[in-house]
Amino acid sequence: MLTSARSSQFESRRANGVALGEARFDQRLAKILDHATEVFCEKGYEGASMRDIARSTGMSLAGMYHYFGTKERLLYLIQKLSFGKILDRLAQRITQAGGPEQRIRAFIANHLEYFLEHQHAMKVLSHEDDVLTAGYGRKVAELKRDYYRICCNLVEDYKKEENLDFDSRTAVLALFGMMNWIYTWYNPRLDGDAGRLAREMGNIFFGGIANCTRANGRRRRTNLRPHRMSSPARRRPGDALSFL
Amino acid sequence: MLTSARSSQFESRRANGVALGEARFDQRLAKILDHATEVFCEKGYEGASMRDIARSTGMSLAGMYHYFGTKERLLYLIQKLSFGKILDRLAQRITQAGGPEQRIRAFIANHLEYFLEHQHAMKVLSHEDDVLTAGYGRKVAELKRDYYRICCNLVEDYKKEENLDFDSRTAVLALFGMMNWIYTWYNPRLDGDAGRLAREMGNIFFGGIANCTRANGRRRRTNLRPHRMSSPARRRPGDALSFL
DNA sequence: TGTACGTTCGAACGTTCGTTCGATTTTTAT
DNA sequence: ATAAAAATCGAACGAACGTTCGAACGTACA
Repeated sequence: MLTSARSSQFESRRANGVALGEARFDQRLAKILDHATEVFCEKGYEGASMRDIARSTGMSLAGMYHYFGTKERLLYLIQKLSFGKILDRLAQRITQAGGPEQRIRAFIANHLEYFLEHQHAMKVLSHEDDVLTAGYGRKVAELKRDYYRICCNLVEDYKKEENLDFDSRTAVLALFGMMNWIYTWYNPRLDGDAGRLAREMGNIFFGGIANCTRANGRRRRTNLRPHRMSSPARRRPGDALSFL
Repeated sequence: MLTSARSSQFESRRANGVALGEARFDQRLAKILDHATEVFCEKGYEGASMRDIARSTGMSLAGMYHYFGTKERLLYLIQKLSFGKILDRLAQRITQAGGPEQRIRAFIANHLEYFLEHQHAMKVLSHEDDVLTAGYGRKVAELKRDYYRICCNLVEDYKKEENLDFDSRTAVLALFGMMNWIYTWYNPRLDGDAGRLAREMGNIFFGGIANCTRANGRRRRTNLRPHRMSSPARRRPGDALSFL
């Protein structure tokens, strides 16, 4: 069972093998991964058959299996590779950003850029979140937790610097929701590019957490409640210190 | 083909039939829908087999088919019923809310309450969004578009009243992202109840769009570098009480 | 040229899938 | 009580599933 499928670049490196054969193997595997990503994206993991993928790649069914072994491992390789690339790009990008706010904005921009550049892969990553079992599932879950932690730490830094007080968990998860849900609605004609969306979502995020000072708790925004006749100060139930 | 599966309450009403038989039919169908919802939630639509659902209901495979006809129609009935209930509850709730902001907050609260009360159904609704084909898919898509439009209109009202200027589409879709992504992370122990999440997400949403005045465009938030430690930290219970 | 190995594929394996059929049992109406 | 209708189920259908096998092919190095 599974006589081949070495998948050198992703799992283990052959003892002292000639790099030429390896490169070719990796290249072909990458091509299969691309086609499989598209098929998984369109039909879902369970809904896609290995024959669909074989047809898409132009290879034979059995020929493909030489490269990855099982369907589940195929999905694992796609998810691991995609997430790896995101994390790599993030590492580059985040170091060259200025303060805490800029680092969070860099995180958002990186996420959305990669998301829109690799929509198929990211839909597979988001949508087929819980199909991997046992070892594979655990490895991908670790990557995701790391990614979440990075964002949480950035937010914690920002909180300290700005002296804000809010629940990081809810804020970060809300941010991830905004960003990841995009695959259900993005339309380049209506929604612009990743930069614009990153700016908008960043604005919502920073605006949303801006009014929670450490000492005061959340406050009503102070600005321009238009001229409307002075109704009695509307306090929001449960919210401290809401005025005008 | 499909000799039975009348599904009276959902599709059409029998000519003058005695309501007794109908009630029983609907009741049994509802029970099947419940079990199917749970199985679809756990294994996904394509990953779940009709035999899984039969086992869950305790009925025989063929006996079940009497009630819904096909697997696809089973999913359709689940989605239509769930969405119908959300819309009904929303209609009640939204009328008894005060101004535009309160109506949007009511929308958010209604969504999250229903979401957390019926997590399985809502995951199926969110996750199996594009598996229905042709007629079924169109009908559910219409419901979703209506729902989206309602929210958009509420936001437009709010924009006018507050004299704000921002892109409703992006804001509303970001809001839906925050709310719908919840099924991937919600943990009642860490995240509190629907009311708290609705308050938090509402705050993020309103804070996020608050600084866009019609005349000025977005501007950097002007406010309040906090007067720190003017008073001992006053934290509302349930608000900002979990870390990372 | 020989040989060892990586690669490819047609064909098939056993299993599970959604669905249907015919018969039987249960409920309803007369 | 009896006929009609609804509900239920065991068994099976053909199709599609993921995977494997063994033979053929290509290529690299002795």
